Amino acid sequence: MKQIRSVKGTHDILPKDSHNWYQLESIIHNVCAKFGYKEIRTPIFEETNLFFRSVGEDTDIVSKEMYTWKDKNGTSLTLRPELTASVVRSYIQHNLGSQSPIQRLYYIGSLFRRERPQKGRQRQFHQFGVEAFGSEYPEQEAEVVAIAWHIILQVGLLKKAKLQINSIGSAKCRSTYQQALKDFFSPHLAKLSEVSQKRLIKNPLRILDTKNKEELSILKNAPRISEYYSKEDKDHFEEVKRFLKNMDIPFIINPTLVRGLDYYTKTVFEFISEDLGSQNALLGGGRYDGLVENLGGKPIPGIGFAAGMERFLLAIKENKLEFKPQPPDIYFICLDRSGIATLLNIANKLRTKGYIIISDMLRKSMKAQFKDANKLGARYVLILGEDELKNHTIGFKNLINGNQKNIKQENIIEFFNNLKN
RNA sequence: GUGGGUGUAGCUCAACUGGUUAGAGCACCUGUUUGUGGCACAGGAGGCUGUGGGUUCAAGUCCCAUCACUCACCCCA
Repeated sequence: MKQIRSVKGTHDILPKDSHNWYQLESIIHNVCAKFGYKEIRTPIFEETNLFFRSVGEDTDIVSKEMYTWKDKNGTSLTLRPELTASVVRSYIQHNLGSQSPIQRLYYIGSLFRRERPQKGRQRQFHQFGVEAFGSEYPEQEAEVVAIAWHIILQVGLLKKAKLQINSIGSAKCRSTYQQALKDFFSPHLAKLSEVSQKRLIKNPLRILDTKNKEELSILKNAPRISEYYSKEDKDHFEEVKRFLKNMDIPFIINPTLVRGLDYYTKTVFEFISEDLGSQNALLGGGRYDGLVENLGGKPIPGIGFAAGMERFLLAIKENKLEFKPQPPDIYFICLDRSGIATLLNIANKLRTKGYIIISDMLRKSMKAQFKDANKLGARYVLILGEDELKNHTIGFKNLINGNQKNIKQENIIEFFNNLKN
C-alpha cells in the first residue's frame, strides 16, 4: 500500500522543533503587548470575493495561487492567502472602529498559497503581523516599524535584518506616476519581458522590482516616484524617516521597493535577511489608506506588516540562535512495581507546585531510567525503590553535582521549595 | 507553470571503471555495574538501494519512464 505523506509544500512541525515555534510566538505576544496591541483570530477560510477586492484580481496570489472551491450552497470559498484582508473584513463587520478610533491588532496564523515550494516558501505557511487602524499620521508608521524592530531584536536577528523603506505616494500622485512610467517604457516595449509588457498596462509599478538584467538597465533612467510626490506625501515620508532616525532604527531607502499587493499607499517597508536564499523578505508591510473603504467600510486609514514565521525560524537557525527547550526539573525513577501508585501521587503533588516531572512508562531498568533522566537534561532524580517504600522515604540525587540523600515522603514538597531558594 | 540538482538504515553520508552476504558515524536497545546517569568498551536491532521497466552472465552503479524531495525562475512572508 502506498504510504501517505504530507501534501506537497506542507510540513509537520515535529516535537524536536515545536519549542522554537512556542518561543517565537511568545516573543511576538510579549512585544505586541508592550505596544498595547491585541490579538485577533479570524477564520481560516473566507468568501473568495474578499481577496478579489482587497489583494487585487491581477496579482499572482489571486489569479493563480489560491485554494478555492465551491461550497454546497454555491458560494465560492478560499483558504486565506494572506491575513490583512481578513482582519479588515472583521474590523468592518464588527464595527471595531466605533469602539475606539484607534484599533491596534496583531495576529498569528496559517496561510495557503499554491506555489512551487522552495527555500522559505511553502504552500501552507505561517505569518504573524500587526494592523493599526485609524491614524493617518506618520507616528503610526513609526510605531508599527518599531514593533517589527523589537521582535527582530528579541529573536537576536537585528544584525542580520536590514530595513528598507520607500513611499509609493498617495493614490493621486501614483496615477500620474504610473502614466509617466507608461510613457517612459513604451519606446522600450520590445525589450520588456512578456510579464512586464502585461504589467505596463495593468500595474506599471510592478515593473520596478524586476530581477531581469536588461530591464534593470532600462530602469536606471526611469522616472522616480519621488519626483511625483505631493507636498503632503513628501512631508509625510520625511516625518516617517525622522521618527525612525530618532528611535535609532537604521534603514535604507529603496526607490524600487513597491510590493506586490494592490492596496498599499504611501509608506512601504521590508526587513530583508541575507540568510534566506532567494526569498529574502523576512517581513514586509506598509500603509493601506484606501483598503477599509474599498471593502465597504468607512474611509479609515490603516497600516500593518506581515512576517513569515518559517523565514524567521530559518534565519534563527542559520545564525545558530535557536531557543533551548525547557528541560524537566525532576526525573522520577521507580524500581518496584508496588511503588508506581505512590510515585504517581507524589509526582502529581509536585506538579501542582509547578515542577516539571517526567517518569518512566516502560518499567525500564534503573540504569535505563537514569540514562533517560540524563538525556532529557533533568536536574534532579527522585528514586522510589523497595527500601524507600518500606521507610516512607524517597531517594534524591542532584545530577549536576552527584549529591544524594534520603528525604521523608511527607517532606518532599518542602524540600524542593527550600532547594529553589 | 518552466529549468537544474538529488533519491542507499530514523539522521548525515560511503560502496574503484557494473562483480560475491550494501558499509560507517550519530541516534536507538542490551550488557560490562543483580539499586545509580554522563565517559569508555563490547554486542544487538534496523535496508525490496524511491517505484516500474530495459540492457547484461551480473545493476545501488548504465539507459528510459515515473514519483518524491530540493534549489532557482515567476511571485511573495
